[in-house]
Formats: sequence, C-alpha cells, structure tokens
Amino acid sequence: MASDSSSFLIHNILNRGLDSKKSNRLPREYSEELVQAELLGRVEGISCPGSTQYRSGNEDEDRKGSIVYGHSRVPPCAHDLDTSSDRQSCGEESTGEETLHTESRQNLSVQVLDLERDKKESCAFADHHPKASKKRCRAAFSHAQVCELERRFNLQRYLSGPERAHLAGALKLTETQVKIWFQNRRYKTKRRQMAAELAATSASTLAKRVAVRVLVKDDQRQYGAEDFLPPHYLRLYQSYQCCPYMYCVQPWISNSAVTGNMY
DNA sequence: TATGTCAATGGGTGCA
DNA sequence: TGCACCCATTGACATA
Repeated sequence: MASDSSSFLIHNILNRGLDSKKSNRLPREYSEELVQAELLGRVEGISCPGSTQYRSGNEDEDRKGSIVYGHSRVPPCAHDLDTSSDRQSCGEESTGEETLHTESRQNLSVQVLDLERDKKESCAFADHHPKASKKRCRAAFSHAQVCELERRFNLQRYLSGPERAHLAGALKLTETQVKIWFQNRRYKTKRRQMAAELAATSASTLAKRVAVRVLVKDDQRQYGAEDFLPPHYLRLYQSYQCCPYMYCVQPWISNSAVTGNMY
C-alpha cells in the first residue's frame, strides 16, 4: 500500500495520513543527497555551549545487547553545566531556523567527543556497578541535537527509515532515540493542540454565558463576571485576567500552547 | 519540597 | 512476526 504522492484516488488521499505512520513508506520530502548536504551544512554548523549532559544509550539496541546503564548522572564537563539557558535560547517552539548558531565545527567536534566519552563512561560504570543498573537512565539531549531535531520536525513530522538513520548518525544519537523523540514530539504537539481547542471552546461557551447574564437586566449592568462565576472559577479567573480562558485549561498545559507556539 | 519537563517504557493496534 | 505508530505513564532531573 504505497502512498503515491501523484495519486488522486480518494482512497489514497484518505490513507495518506495513515501511511505516514509507516515511515518507510513516506513520500520522500528530501532526497538522500539533500538530507546529506543539509545535515552536513547545518549540524556541523551548530554550536552548543551546553552539550549533552550524559547519554544513557538505554534503548532497543542496548537492550538487545543486554547492556544496561543504570547509574546516576555522569559528572558533566565544565561547559556541559549550563544547559538551561541553551534550551531556552533554542526554544522548542521556535522554527529552529533563526536559532541555529553559526559557530564552529570545533564545538561540535568537542561535543561529539564528550558524547563518546560519556557513553564510554556510562558503559564502564554499568559494567562495574551491576547493582546500580536497576536505576533508570534518562538522556538529556544537547542544545544542538534538540535544535536540529526541532528544525527537522518542523519540516516533516515523520521520518523514513533512511532519513532517521542519517539524522541519528549526524546527531550522534541512535535511531531509536530519534524515533522516540519524534514520537514524543508528535504526541506533545497533539496534546497542546487539543488543549488549545478545548480552551477556545471553553472561552466561547463562557462568553455566551456572560452575554446572557449581563443583557437581561433592563439595560443596566447588574452583574460583573465575578458575580456569577463559581467560587473556584473566580479564583482562577482573577489569576488569569491577562489570558482569561486559561483557567479552564488543564494544569499540564503550558503557556506556550495558548500563546500560539504550537509545535 | 512541590512542580514541570522530557526521554524512556510498556500496552494496544495496524500493516506487510 | 516484526516494526512503527499512538497513548499514558514512569522516573530522572531542573527549577521556583
């Protein structure tokens, strides 16, 4: 069931979204040459003052190989310490284009060396501390890696196998990590979209209620919003007057979901 | 210390 | 049967 981009059959159109789930059958938005050139040009141009903190290598390949990295965080090198500001500067909600740094390949080389070293240290630690292997590891991708992943995600939400492999190689990640990152990213985007829609729906519903309550009183305003909102809404309403519909949003929704940064 | 973020995990599903 | 997907959840980590 190949998804032919030139097909105009309704069946194919309807299945296009479905086919997109199978990355190997994706219509190729990029040729391999383009991907190669793009990655060489961009990834190597990315600098990352705060590089990867550590890498777990905890994925399918490692599981198959019975390698478990069950240690706590590997002490970062000096320039690895500052990661928060880097992540913000990149901004997962950004397009990625404007946030790509133009620094050197040397930084990336250093970063890659750090990655390799950390991975080796992780392996060594796990080998010598079997008891610690039960502890779950969570890798923290570097600023450069996240930026490139974000940039790529903005271009295409699904990667084919070769594309994933190539991106993983360029970013010094495993294919599984790239796959999971895109998976989590799609889910996150969907959650935020749903939350935004819910917020918009709630806001419109509330607006209707407000109109009815205010207008029935003989051309004179008898109630303010505070007068008829339930107490628990009132507290939230007062807290969110800058963005009035936010108090209807579930707590896991971040502000960026409502401010239009939907990715 | 509570809370948010996010990579990773696991269950369920569809497809070839 | 294997793979990739979606989805909910977990657990490590950062931050207020």
